[in-house]
Amino acid sequence: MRDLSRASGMSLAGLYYYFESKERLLFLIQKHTFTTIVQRLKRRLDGVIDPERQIRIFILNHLEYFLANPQAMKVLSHEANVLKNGFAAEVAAIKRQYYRICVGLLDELKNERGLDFSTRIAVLSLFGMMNWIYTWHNPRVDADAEAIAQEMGNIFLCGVMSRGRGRNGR
Amino acid sequence: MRDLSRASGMSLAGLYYYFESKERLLFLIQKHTFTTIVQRLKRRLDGVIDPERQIRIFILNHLEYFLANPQAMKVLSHEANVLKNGFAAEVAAIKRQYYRICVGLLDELKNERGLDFSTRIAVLSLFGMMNWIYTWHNPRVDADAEAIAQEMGNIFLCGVMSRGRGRNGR
DNA sequence: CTGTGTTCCGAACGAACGTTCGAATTAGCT
DNA sequence: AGCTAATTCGAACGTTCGTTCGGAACACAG
Repeated sequence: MRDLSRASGMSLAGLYYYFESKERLLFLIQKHTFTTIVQRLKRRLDGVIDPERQIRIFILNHLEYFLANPQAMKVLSHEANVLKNGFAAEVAAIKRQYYRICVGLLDELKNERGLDFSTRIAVLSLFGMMNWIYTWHNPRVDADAEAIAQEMGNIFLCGVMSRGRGRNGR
Repeated sequence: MRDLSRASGMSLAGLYYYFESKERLLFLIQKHTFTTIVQRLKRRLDGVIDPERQIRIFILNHLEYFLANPQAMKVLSHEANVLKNGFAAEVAAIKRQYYRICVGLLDELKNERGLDFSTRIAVLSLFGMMNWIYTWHNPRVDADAEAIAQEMGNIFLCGVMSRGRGRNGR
């Protein structure tokens, strides 16, 4: 809170005039962030029908937000499960919604192309690939969100689409 | 430190008889963990020549350790970059060695099969998939390390091996 | 037993933390 | 101008944290 006070130019006590507690402030930040990501995703998915394209949009949307707000995402990843009771439940609901969207897209892809893999593990692997980026991305060395989304999309989608029903690569 | 004191049954002051500071204790834990993982990996890779099999061993080795020590890996992931100066450098060196091994395996695979993708992004994506597991794995719901390594290995390897030089899935 | 070195701990220190309170300042209205 | 409500802050509160210190308790040599 003292850091926020210094960075915002408002006194420590002043912060408490606007936010009743540190926990509620973190809650508001988390809620705003995840709501924004889901909103943008829905807008971008609107009208797209090909599941593969939809998943590529999902990845791009996710990475663009992460790389546009790196410090924020670092905090959110770091402070993911410290909220208690009501706060935790409300944020978990939004995250769950986001997770379900991704599961839906992958299930569509599975049905459309007769693929065979664990949706749960595929989705959580994808989240891992994307979320881990906050630990390594260096804007002076690494490509931008679009290029990385392309590359990760290639690895993930080709990986998942090689898993047809019946004999497969191992 | 008070939590560790309670959990270990030794007094708070007693802990400081064995560990000069909290930071050095964390350093020892990190060093021990990463050294162990690298050691086991090297032993398991010994004699294996097929790059694909080597990468599958890499994944299995990583996930087995993560799922066998979930709380420890949670702490290590969470507290990854809090060490200062000398401590940070020594741990970073071990991590770098581990990272380089993975890069080496992927480059072998690339050469052997004439593939075309960014090794850096592939490796970091793989680490993301594997490391993120500490946020979601539930032993009462999810499969064991071997099954998950199989599944992640399928996604990652098929994904990476579909990226031959020339035309490709997008 | 005495002496010596190792192992352990109760009690405290100073710093940092989240939070509160009363008062000072400002803004808007009549 | 004067009054009210909204805004801001310095200074402190109680707690928790990492760490230290002096001395117990113990082990074992002579």
